[in-house]
Amino acid sequence: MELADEAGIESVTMRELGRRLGVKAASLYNHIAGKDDLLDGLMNLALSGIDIALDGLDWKDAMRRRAVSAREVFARHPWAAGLIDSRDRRGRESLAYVDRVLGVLIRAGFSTADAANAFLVLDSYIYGFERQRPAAPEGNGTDGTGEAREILAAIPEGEYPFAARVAAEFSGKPFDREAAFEFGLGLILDGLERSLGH
Amino acid sequence: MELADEAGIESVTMRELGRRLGVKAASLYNHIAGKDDLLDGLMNLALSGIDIALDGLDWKDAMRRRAVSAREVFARHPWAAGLIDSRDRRGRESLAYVDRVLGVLIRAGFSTADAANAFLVLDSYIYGFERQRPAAPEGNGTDGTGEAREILAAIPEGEYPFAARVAAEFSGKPFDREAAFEFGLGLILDGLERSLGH
DNA sequence: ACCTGAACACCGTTCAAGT
DNA sequence: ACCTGAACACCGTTCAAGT
Repeated sequence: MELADEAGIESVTMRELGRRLGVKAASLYNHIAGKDDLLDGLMNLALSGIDIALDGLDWKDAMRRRAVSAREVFARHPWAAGLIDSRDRRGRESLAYVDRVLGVLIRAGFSTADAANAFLVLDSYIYGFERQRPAAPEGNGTDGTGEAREILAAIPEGEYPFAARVAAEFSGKPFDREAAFEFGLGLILDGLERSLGH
Repeated sequence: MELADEAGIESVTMRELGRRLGVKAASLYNHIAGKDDLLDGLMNLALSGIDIALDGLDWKDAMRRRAVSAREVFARHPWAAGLIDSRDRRGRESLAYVDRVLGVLIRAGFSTADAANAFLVLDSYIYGFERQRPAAPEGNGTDGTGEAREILAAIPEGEYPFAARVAAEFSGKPFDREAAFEFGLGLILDGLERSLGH
């Protein structure tokens, strides 16, 4: 996890990990089954950081807390979203996660099928939002103005007027990703609430 | 693109592509700058398959058509969603795409900033939904009942009751992914419409 | 019980040498 | 103008041999 956080998930190789641990890559096979096992462990570690102690909360608050908690995990571990939704979700950690979320929704009055739907829609958005990040070359934690300026500079004079307008706007004023996330999350939660009453 | 569709994006290597073309990997460098260039081309090819001839349509219909068109591309090219949102979006094809979408939203009355927000929220969902696919080992195009049965079988007796309930439900009855997609898309579009009137 | 060296079958990329 | 062979610095994984 340290290696992934510091050097990026693409640097998590058996050989590099061995180097960090002062050991040859082949030695790792005494402790894990292979690279897949390693990535599964990494996924579970990230997943366990998402708050699913949601009891006693209104279902909307519970889903909101889960989403915010996921975003905190993504902030610490930028590789987490990609890993979580590219891998099998049949481990115990994944099942526990799925069970808690479905439990909240079903107890709130969603039918089994509707709860599955709501879960899929919510997670599509939560994980999808993270990956919509425009692979910032300056690293994360920026306010996006530098990137907006780059894009603006890359647009040929007079072409793509709407893209240029948006790039110009956010060259001057920072883009608030968290506000955008919560705006979209609110739309979905409100819609789900309306669908709950049929 | 043929190679990616038939053998998966992970099989798209310079060496394998050379093999298919009856040529050594090194020869490819006479035609493209490198693997990055190859993947950019692949992304643009996929992107150009998404319908953005949206003129004359109501903004909601336009966004719906775009979403449906994207899903058709994903059905043909399962690697497309992952490639598109993992790569730089500064090429001409990407800019054209972004410009058309923003144009529809801005002309519909969204402010520059609100249009950027709406775009991000929509694409997070559209691309995110695709990647939420539970890497089906049986290949795609299944109705999910086989997978639901596998998950059900993997759940220890008496544990994860809600997950078990959902898995049981969809062991018998197919899960309609497209319906779920459109349900979520509708929630977001309705929410955006409401936000348009403030 | 754990580590190592060596090997195998892979990667992307460069570059001098060929036609 | 294009292709090739050979090389370099990488991958994941296996396995006999060491301690």
